[in-house]
Amino acid sequence: MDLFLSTFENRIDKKGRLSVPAPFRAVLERRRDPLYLFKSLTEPCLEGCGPERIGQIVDAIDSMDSLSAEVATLQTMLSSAQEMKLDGEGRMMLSGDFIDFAELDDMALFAGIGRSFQIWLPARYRERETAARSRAKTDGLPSLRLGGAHRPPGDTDGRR
Amino acid sequence: MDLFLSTFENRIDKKGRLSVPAPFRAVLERRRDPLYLFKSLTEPCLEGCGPERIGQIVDAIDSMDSLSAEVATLQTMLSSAQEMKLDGEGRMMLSGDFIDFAELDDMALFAGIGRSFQIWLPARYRERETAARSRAKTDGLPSLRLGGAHRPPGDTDGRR
DNA sequence: ATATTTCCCATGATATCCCAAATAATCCCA
DNA sequence: TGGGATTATTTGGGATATCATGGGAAATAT
Repeated sequence: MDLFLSTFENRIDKKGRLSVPAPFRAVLERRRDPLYLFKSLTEPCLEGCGPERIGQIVDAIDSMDSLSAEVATLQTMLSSAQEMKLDGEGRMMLSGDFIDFAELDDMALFAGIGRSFQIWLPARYRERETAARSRAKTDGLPSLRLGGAHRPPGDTDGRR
Repeated sequence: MDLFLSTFENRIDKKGRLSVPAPFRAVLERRRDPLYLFKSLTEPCLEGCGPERIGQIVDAIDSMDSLSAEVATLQTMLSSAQEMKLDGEGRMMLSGDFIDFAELDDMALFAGIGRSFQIWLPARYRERETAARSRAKTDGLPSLRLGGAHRPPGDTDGRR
């Protein structure tokens, strides 16, 4: 199972090009998948994924009441989605729309989250990360029901 | 069942390389597992584990409400996670981010905790250890319930 | 024609590979 | 049981490859 993990910070050059981190490219290339980007529904960032994820969204829409508000929401994801073509060095060109939406300037932070990744303004991502970490400290870790005897890593026991 | 046990202290050379203790490597190799490291959510240390734990987090995210704070927390874990590639001698390269987070300088202490292990600044780890031990003396032991038929040898008393 | 995008090659930084030295653990025989 | 020899492990450094980035030229579109 190859996943998008870790974070990378790359420069957006003055031509508007941005290198996709080599490890992310490797995941896509191994599957011979093109890369899709779309605007996040919930946060000021871009989402990146392969075609199977897009397919899941399409399928979800098909199985829902086509008049519902949720469908309309999911459809905006699809309508903002773009298949990105990479140059020989693995760079993509971000549209002005994408740059504006994520409020990017000259640096972009890629954050891998498993089956997909996000692209953030670095400063904004770090804010969010510190927030999540302090929340984890006070509220404790999410209780993942990890199968069997397994426990979430880092769960050194909340009782004290 | 082979586990990560015991502690080891290794040097971080000036290139940022760090040998994974041979016994830990043996555990992973026996399972043909790659090694993943990520920043602990609750403590200033790094966590090391195999892919099954990463997979559990990914699956948990997919099954949760993507707007919840818990998902954000789990995403933070994945975004800090890295698959570590080891060189021929069993060393990994620690990113600057990892080194900063755990406040490591030239030595790293590996502490095996069963299914995973942690990497600490040695001085800080020892602090924690003595603190934990003295807490055990004053507050008493946490209730250990060892699963199934197993019982700790000599555990015949009625401490509760 | 002018702006934008795509292709191609160059460069510096950094990670990876490969071999060798130093250190620590283990073995084996007296 | 001791202690030297042998092997495993960690550490170091140079050579090589990979990657992000920059810029010019060719191609495409406006």
